Amino acid sequence: MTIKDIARIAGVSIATVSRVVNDKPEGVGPETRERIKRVIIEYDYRTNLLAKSMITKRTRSLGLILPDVSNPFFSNIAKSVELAAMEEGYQVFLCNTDEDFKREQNYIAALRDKNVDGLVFIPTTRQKRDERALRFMKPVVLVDRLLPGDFVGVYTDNMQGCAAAAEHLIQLGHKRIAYVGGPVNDSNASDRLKGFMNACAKFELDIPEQNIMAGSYTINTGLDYAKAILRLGVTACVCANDLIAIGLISVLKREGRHIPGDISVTGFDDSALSEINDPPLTTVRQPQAAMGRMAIELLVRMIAGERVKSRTLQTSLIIRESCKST
Amino acid sequence: MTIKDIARIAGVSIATVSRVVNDKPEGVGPETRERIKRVIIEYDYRTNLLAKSMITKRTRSLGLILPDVSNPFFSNIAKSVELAAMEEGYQVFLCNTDEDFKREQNYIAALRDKNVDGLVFIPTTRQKRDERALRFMKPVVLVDRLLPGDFVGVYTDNMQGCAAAAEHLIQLGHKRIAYVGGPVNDSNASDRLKGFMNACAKFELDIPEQNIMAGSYTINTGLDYAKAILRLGVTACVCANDLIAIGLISVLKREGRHIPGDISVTGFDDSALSEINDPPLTTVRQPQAAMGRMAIELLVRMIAGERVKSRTLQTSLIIRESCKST
DNA sequence: CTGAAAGCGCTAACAC
DNA sequence: GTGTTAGCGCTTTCAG
Repeated sequence: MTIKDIARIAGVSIATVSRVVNDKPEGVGPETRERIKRVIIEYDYRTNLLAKSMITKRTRSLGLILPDVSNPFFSNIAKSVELAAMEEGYQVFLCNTDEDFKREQNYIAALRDKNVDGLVFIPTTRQKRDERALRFMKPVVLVDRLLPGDFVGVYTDNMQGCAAAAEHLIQLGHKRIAYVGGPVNDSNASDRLKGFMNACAKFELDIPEQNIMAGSYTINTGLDYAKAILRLGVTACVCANDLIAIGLISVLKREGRHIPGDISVTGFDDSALSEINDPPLTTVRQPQAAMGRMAIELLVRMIAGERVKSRTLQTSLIIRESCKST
Repeated sequence: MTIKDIARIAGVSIATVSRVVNDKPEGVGPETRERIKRVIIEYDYRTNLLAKSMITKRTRSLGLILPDVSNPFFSNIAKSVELAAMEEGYQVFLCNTDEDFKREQNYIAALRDKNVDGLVFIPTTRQKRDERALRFMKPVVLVDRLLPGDFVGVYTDNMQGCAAAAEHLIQLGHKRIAYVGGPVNDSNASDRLKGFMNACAKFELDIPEQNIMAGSYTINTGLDYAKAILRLGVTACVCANDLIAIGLISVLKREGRHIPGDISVTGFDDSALSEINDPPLTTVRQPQAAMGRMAIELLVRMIAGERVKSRTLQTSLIIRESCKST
């Protein structure tokens, strides 16, 4: 069933069929319109989007590039991106980079070839990047992670978030606090560390250098640094995300420590895990659903030709049961 | 840059350019081929996939419909589906149904309109279904959940898996065992229940009816039934998935019970959560990555016109620390 | 070995 | 209000 068939059956020209298919208000008499509509329904005609896109230069497809959908933080974003996109009439291509720059570049090229109308992009963290591949890309909205250059993005206030966690601990009376952070070359990691240090400085707390650790945003990082935390003899630890906190806590418990009795721990993200954890994790909430929705909102407006500015969403401290006063 | 431009610049016809772009071995002299290749690279020509697809009737796009990417079980599948698809040269459209039949039907239509070459489909669980929407769909591979009719799918042996969990508990000496299951109209849920009952029957264990509970595959179900489990006074509980087990355990612990000291609990899935849990969860592992990979393997073969048969993958009992002998 | 030309299904001027 | 027509960029016969 093509537009031609419908035209023939309805006894009109393809132009007229096109007009009613695309709901153009003028150019078709109400009677003809009804007749064509009936034929379309009867023969279950669906317009060929490939042909249409070829002319309109728009596909109503978007790309979503992220490190790993099986990471709960990103999967929450993915879910809301997809939902918001659907509500705007877009379908989204999912691309997992696995933090591999090469794969990321391949995806950018592949999405360009697919003629996507825009891209929601959570780049891999990497020292030396090269944004040339994005040059020919349609509108791009970054999420969560910065990129050098003037990109539009949706970020959260990492510094303030981590500062809030640290202040919470300090106000609970903690003086010896450790920090387990993310990758050294990740802007979010350094913002969070900065937030932590700022809060400590504000309360004139001196944090020895060896209390600051850098790893990756994984459970393993938490596992790995647990022994070091124990050796340090701190009473509290700020973690750069929930995964790290959860890994850390699990080893601490196994070593006979009580959380928060012996050591208080904070996370970051407020992923599904933090509520389930034992004890439920006090953490800094990033509004993941809002981030995804906002990314699509900005992207859709960019596609429409509007100029938009980046957004920084606020974090909020979620107090559960992993911290207590000294 | 179109094929026309390249042809003009290289001083050949578009047919010849097409031949080298598509690596057709014959029909172009080695010299001409080289010259054209150079022009293609110099001008960074990329063929327009829309135009190409229009003729070839293939888009190298696939659909992936699932209930919820933010559920770790599905996100693991999504990740491996996407990876395997990429390796085969396909991009995949992500669609979350949220267990909503209406949305699912809309997605099927949308994907058809997008001319996807195939679909990986995890249907919503629902009493009355209507598979008409799939009639015009290209090859479909079901994953995890059955559908009436002769569909190709990748499943796991739910019955055997749950039986293994029950047997494990029985061999540990448990006699009073409860079961918290999934939705009543879900075939996996009923298979798991069947496996549980079979194992009990095999060891001539009589399970009173009130020990069998049905809910959904969520943490809340675990939370909700915890009190009932306590009232029952059982020494062990088999849960239809990890989420249920985790919810259950969290309430049990809060009520002062020791796991596995007072009550042993098993899960199902072996999602990332089960390892993190306190105590680490003894669970039935579903090979999620293998399921995704297999789905794409079957789908790609179907697209190539091959006839393929459904697969049932084996589960395996992962013994951790949530069960102990009476 | 290479080119001309038809046509995929549709939109968008432009006629009438 | 409706039809004709020229493409969109490409693959694919079919000639030469």
